[in-house]
Amino acid sequence: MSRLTIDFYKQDAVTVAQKLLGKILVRTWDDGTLSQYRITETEAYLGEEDLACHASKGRTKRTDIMYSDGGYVYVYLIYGMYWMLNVVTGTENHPQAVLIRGIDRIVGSGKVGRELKMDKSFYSENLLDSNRIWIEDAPDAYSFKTAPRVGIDYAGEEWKNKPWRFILDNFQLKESIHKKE
DNA sequence: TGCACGATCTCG
DNA sequence: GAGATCGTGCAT
Repeated sequence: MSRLTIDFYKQDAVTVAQKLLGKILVRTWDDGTLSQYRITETEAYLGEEDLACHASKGRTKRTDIMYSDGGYVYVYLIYGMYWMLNVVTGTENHPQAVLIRGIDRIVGSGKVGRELKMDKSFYSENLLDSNRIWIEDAPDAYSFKTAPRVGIDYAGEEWKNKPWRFILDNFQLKESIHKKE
């Protein structure tokens, strides 16, 4: 297998979010071992006009990496304890990113960051040449579901209803597994 | 300089 | 249903 190239990441976030389903996320560890995970769920955040995208606040120290060409890692700390893993997409000055919400049995963006031991040091990591995290090619997903993005009620009607959450088929949602009430 | 809140999860 | 826990953006 081979790494995804710059051309892949330069596509828009919605396209990349769909095409990342089924791709192989690789993480190496300090002891020399390596883990591979199939990407099962993603969400697209597209540009300054997308009120759910952090870049809607403009270019800041936090969102800076999203303004570069695709192929970089964008991580940020949420609720003071979870590092969220994102892949920067698109071209320079067009801030976009894809949030990795699920990998294999790990369902949930917070749990993905914990599993992969993400932290601040991964901010702006280059997926094209990093030796500790990258993504390898695999056939496009046979089929997937779409849904509204999670946890962005503040984004207003237009944006909060965009079907920009993508879920690989044959992977049950956590919500349906642990259904309560 | 301070404050409210968040692309979440876990436990009860 | 609430707490954990802290960086960020924006008000003061």
